[in-house]
Amino acid sequence: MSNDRTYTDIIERLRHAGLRPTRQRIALAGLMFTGEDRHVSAEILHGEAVTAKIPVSLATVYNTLHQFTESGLLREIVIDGGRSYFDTNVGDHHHFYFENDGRLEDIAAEDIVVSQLPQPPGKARIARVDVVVRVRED
Amino acid sequence: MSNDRTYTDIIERLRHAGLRPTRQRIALAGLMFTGEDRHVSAEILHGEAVTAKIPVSLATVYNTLHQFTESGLLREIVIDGGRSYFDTNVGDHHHFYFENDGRLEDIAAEDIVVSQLPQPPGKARIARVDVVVRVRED
DNA sequence: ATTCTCTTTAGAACCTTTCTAAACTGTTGA
DNA sequence: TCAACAGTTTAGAAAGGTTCTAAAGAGAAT
Repeated sequence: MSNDRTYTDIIERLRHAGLRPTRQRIALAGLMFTGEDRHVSAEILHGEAVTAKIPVSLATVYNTLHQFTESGLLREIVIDGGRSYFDTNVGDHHHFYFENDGRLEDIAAEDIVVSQLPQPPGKARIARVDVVVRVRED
Repeated sequence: MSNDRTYTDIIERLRHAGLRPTRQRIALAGLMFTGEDRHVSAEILHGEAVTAKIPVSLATVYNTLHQFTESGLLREIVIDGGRSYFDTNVGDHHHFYFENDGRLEDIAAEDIVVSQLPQPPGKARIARVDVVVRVRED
């Protein structure tokens, strides 16, 4: 069945990232990598795990999110307030930020053209260019 | 003397923003609006006030930073971690973010050209476009 | 001066994130 | 298959930044 497929895929993906496929990592990956790109916070993911009857501690959720980020499986986004979001889309893209409700939405890389960039000061190298389009729905 | 000038200017500026020119607001404005554009955190500003022998509570520093932001005297920036920065440059511009030390540096609006933007979803209106150029100095 | 409203303040509370040390579990090799 | 080791998870405490509270203080207007 198709569940075997995803399950095996996830394990393979974790192994490939140099992470032991533990019960918790597999479950959390299963919740996040659903096909649709998502923006999850630690609290949201932990809540989903609890709802799905997967007992995982909040500390493990944080550990996992950071390890996934270091391995390139996730990308951390901090836009506002004291909350971090983790984006399952690690490709080149940007974001709409809805100031009303704090929601994020992806913008495909090709939908924004940054046609000129300044020289980084000193011997600094550009690691990434993040564009956040802040919108309001008043 | 020139101090009278700046002092009067600051009071005028606060009045114009609809804020009572209290001892604390005047002092904090004096520390921030020095001519050079700055990126200050609440903690840094509080530290500078203490050093300058201006007794201000941390709560007042937070209140003031937020009131100034609402009045358009400052602009809040959240890039990383749990710390907010407040930019005395409220004009149209962008930022370099030095991942090594967390420092911010302004990029003039005309040094970055965003020549194409997507349509905001629904009836949302674009409030601002923030570009953060993340650089590393390894 | 008096009064009124806005402002400041210390300290507690809050919230997200990190730390700690002990228990647990994949993995490897015999 | 099983022992042994290193990596992982966990509860709870701690940390770090920000906000709240309620009481005292200070501009502004009369």
